[in-house]
Amino acid sequence: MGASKSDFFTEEQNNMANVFKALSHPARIAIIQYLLKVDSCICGDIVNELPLAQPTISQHLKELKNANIIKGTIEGTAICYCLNPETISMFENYFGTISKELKNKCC
Amino acid sequence: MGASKSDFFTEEQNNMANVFKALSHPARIAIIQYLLKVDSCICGDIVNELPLAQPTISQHLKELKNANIIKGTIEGTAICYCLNPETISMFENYFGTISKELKNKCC
DNA sequence: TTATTATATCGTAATATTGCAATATAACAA
DNA sequence: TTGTTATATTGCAATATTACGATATAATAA
Repeated sequence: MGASKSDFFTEEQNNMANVFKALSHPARIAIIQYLLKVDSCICGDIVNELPLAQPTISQHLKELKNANIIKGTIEGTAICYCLNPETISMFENYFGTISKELKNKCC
Repeated sequence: MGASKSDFFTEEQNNMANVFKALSHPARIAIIQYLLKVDSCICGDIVNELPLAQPTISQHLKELKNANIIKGTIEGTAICYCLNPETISMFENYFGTISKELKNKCC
């Protein structure tokens, strides 16, 4: 058989895996870096910035949005995307908590 | 065509995407949680803990090890695995840095 | 030596992801 | 209305991941 036995794992484990999956592609990391670089929010400038076609960028943005890593605000014809500070904080907390629990527990 | 145009992205972008890819499966999240739960280090107990066959667990451990998320120490016949605090700290820093840069930049 | 225990690798089927051309949708302008 | 601009969706080919049986490897014990 193959791929994914997510029924056997907890909802939390599946959720965390899905959020990390949204970060597991260089194009999506590049989109995050670009959203950080430009002070204000962006829409289809990303298409001009990255070496990928418009439908591909749109798909990557959708995955980042589904994972709550970015937010999209409608501005006339365009959609203004930006990073979601809450999700970034969630990640920081996740690893901060693990870090604290980890003291003196490594072999 | 399909899948992955990693040549067009920076080494850093590809590296970060690869490390997150190692976290993008519920079994690997479960392994991390288990390594956190048991105070001392573990080896093939993970096979008894998770609903996956031994070769599958071995493969997941390999991916976590390649991403430097866990370390393996040979102990006789067994191999003792544990989380790598340095990589966990790296993650904490990564999101901490983004968090700081993010102030007042969201739409 | 052979047997046992623990883990890794190979091969392959099932499934998921990626990228894009073509097309659709939505908001606005003329 | 038609045209333009911006973004999303569909369909599909190329590729990557996942899971596991079978098998290999490595360390130790008898």
